[in-house]
Amino acid sequence: MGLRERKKATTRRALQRAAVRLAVERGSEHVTVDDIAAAADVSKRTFFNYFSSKEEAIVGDGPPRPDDEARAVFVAHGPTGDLLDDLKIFLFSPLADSDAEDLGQRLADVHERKRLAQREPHLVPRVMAAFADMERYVGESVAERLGEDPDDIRPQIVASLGITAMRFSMRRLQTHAGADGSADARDDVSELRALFDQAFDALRRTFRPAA
Amino acid sequence: MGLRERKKATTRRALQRAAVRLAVERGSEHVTVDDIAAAADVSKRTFFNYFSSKEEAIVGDGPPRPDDEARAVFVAHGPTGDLLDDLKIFLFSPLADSDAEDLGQRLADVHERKRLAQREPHLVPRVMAAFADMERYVGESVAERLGEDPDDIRPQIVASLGITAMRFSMRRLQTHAGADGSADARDDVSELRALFDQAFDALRRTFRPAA
DNA sequence: ACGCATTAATTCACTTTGCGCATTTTTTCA
DNA sequence: TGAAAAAATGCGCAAAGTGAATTAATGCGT
Repeated sequence: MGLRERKKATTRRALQRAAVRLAVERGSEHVTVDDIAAAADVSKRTFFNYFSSKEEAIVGDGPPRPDDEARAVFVAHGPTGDLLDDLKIFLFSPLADSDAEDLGQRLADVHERKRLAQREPHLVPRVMAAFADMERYVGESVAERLGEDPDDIRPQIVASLGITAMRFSMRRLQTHAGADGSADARDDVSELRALFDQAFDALRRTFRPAA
Repeated sequence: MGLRERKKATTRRALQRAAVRLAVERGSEHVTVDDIAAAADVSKRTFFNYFSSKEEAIVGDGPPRPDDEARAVFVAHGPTGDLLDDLKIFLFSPLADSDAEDLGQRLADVHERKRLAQREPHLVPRVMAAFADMERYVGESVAERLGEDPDDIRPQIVASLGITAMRFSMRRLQTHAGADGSADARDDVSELRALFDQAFDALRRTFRPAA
């Protein structure tokens, strides 16, 4: 990754973290874009080059998407051939791939945002919207795998079950990370993994694969 | 209902319809709150007494919620005792109850908004957020019925299946109503009913009720 | 029918958002 | 090293959204 892209990513993260930090400190109503930009040492205008709204910076990107490769594997009935198993692997792949440090950061962020959303319920719809978008993406992938139309009901059912498992896991996750993060990131990811397994076990018990 | 409340409802509807109409005509980016307020013959400030943002007026209220009575019946394992059957009745109750004229209006609105959302995809997350809120409500109701915690996975699974059925039905619904609405409102509601039945049939085939 | 209390609507002034545009700075690559 | 490409900035402005004071409309008791 070139210097350019790294700097962009840095700026973006700086803005995002400043946004979240200030929102946690003062409540998001009492944070202006100017404040955020100042805290990240960029101009207000630059802020809007990265985010189209204040809330977007505070709420963040939503669940990480599987990349094209993972999607291709899933669509091709891989890696195991079982729908639920493959779905689980598909959904978890962005976490399985990324390195521990990065992951620690992200889980810490998730945790901070969770507290924020609890304190400011008007943020919740935004978060949900991000999951909904993910659900659409998963639904399309499932449809392709099954050779059905994305508007058919079965892909939608499967996708919504998968997303439900995901939401469940993330909601249950109690991050014990300090602000620094990476220390027990591995613990967190394995805890998340366990919750994920548990959720999919429940799915398997209530789901009857074929008609 | 007193004159006061009726007038409030009228104003609210006027604002909402003006918002949707103008957004359809010009695209929502090219509609200002001043325009909407002017079209509804109220001041801008009054608009913000009814809606906290422009998008809220355009997107609308989301799926109608079952009332407390329907919820009580559902929680008490009524009316049939079968989870899926009762869920279907529970979710459909707001439509089954309301009178034909009102219903016609609302379905016409749904249709107009659907076209709007197709043309302006950035509105979709908002709509989805409304469904997500509904899903939470349903999840709590299911949890109460089953005597489980709302944070447990089973209620969430059931709720997400129900909402998926709902979304599926509404997405598929092809409203053939003219702008006036109420003419074939009954057709529409029965078509929606049929789609709903179809979706729940699919749920029943993929859902295994108990562990 | 009258006046009084409530609640809704309006006006005004103000802060903040969000973005188009021209300019400057930084990064890339030949 | 020196353009070319891309990012950051400063400026200006239309629109969003809000608090506070004022005016109008409605409900209610007598």
